[in-house]
Amino acid sequence: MGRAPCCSKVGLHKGPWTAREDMLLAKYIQAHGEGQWRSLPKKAGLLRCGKSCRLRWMNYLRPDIKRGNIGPDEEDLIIRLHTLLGNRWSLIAGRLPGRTDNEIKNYWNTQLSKRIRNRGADHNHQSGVSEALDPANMKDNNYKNQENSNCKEKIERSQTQIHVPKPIRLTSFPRDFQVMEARNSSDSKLVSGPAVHGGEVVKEDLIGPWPDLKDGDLLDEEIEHELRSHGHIKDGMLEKLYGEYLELLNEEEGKVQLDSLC
DNA sequence: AATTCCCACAACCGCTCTTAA
DNA sequence: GTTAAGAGCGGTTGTGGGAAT
Repeated sequence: MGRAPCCSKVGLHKGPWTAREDMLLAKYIQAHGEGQWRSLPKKAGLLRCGKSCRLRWMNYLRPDIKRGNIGPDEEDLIIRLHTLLGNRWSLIAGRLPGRTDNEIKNYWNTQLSKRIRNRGADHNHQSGVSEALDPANMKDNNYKNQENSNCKEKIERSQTQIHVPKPIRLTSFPRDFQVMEARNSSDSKLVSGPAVHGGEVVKEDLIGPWPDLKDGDLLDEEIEHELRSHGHIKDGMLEKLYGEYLELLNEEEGKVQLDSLC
């Protein structure tokens, strides 16, 4: 049967957004709120696809977006979460308020992946985070001008704050592993955070891991088994990574000392 | 000064998932 | 149960700007 295109492509603008288009979109959303993306362009007087409008708003115009360089603390968290979650950019972005999945994805593809690749393909991933923070590996832009990037100093400065994830659609975490049934059970806890909108920081920035969960509930046994059976998780790897993550989350005042990881 | 190359990032595309009729 | 619209995600591409030659 085939799906109808999300919108008629005829006569629609493509490519970079103009200031006027930005203004029209922002004005409309301020007045009417987000959503109804398909009909939004017409109502807002834009010659754009609804998807394009949504993307522009989500990745660029939204007022809560934090722009600027990704700091060492954020970078550290990205690396850790990527090790744990893979390319689930929206999940990773959910833990970094003000950052978008697109931004994190770009940052990963342009900087972090290169740095990690340079470490050597056969390196054991279990020590990936600390290695990625190794000054010897910090040769590109963010670190070019940093004097003596001692790992401990860097981490002490960073004092990583962990934030509750933005509410997200339940996506198929196990999709790659054909464990779809997991999603149909009561495991909304698997990837979704509590119903907090817009990545707002709750409780003075100090949030436990997926409230209402017990430690270790992040992956349920079935999924974890699948991951292990496909060789995506080696013995002790997940425990170690998740332990590190819990350690981050459990530090008082949302700040952590990571020097033990160096 | 002109040209080429490289990189970062914005935007697009195709797909999946959810939801409502 | 089926279908289609709406929404979201992740991979990929296009483009502009700066660096190098």
